[in-house]
Amino acid sequence: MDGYIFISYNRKKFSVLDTLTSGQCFRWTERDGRLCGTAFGRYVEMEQKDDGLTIYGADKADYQAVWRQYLDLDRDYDGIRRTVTEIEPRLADSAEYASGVHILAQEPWEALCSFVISQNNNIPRIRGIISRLCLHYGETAINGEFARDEADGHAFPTPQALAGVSEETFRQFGCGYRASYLTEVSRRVANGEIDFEYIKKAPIDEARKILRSLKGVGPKVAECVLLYGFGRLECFPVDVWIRRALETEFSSGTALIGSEYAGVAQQYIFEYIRRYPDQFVKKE
DNA sequence: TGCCAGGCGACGC
DNA sequence: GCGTCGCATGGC
Repeated sequence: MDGYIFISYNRKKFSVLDTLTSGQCFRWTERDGRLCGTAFGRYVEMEQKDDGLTIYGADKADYQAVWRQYLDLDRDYDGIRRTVTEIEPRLADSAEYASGVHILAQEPWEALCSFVISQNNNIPRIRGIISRLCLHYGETAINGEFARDEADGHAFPTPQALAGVSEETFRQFGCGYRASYLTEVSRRVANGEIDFEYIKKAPIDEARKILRSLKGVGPKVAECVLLYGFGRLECFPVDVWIRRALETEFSSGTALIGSEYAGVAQQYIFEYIRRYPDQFVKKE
């Protein structure tokens, strides 16, 4: 792959590995110390060392236009951790454990589609389904020919591409009962009925309402789409893992929910409880 | 082998 | 409005 850009920084905390292998995205794989994958239709490989980050397959313009925002490198996560830990001191261990994780600024459509697939599903299987859909319906990515995995070399399929896929075909790709959700979601996004530009600017409850008007999008998926696809850091997705944490560690309630960076705190808790599930066992 | 997974819609009350 | 149930599939 020709060309790379090196971003020098002294952010000791940010971890490209922890961020791209966290539960918020499904298309990155670590190979030989590099994070390999495709976002915004571009295949790249990222490699982090002490003095900075190298992105193979990108130049300076790509970095400014795409990767800087995608990795959310301009935000003060140290400050956010101070804020959320002050609101909720019991967050300290999680925030420390996952301090390398940023909230990705993913494409809204990819986030919507991915989290519709994610419901009542496990991460390895979600990755498999998304991989197959990308391979069959995604355009070849920029630098896609260099991808080590064939599906990685494809962009996420457009709404228009998936709007042409039948429910039966979605089932054949392993989507299960989510197949009918995907046909509706694809159709309503492709025909412009669901307008991401409008959602982007809408008040948060209006945005929630629009997303939840889609069959297959409930409270949890809507929060994920808003958090990971629209940068609404106050959104707080509650899945079975977070539910577990709320019933144990935070059983007396937490002021995090509804606060400005609740979604970031949620991500810290999610990573921590999945690593140390035994620390979140309900006591009788 | 069952249990479970980044939940949701339908239904009954 | 709230609790329950069925749901497709495969990772573990």
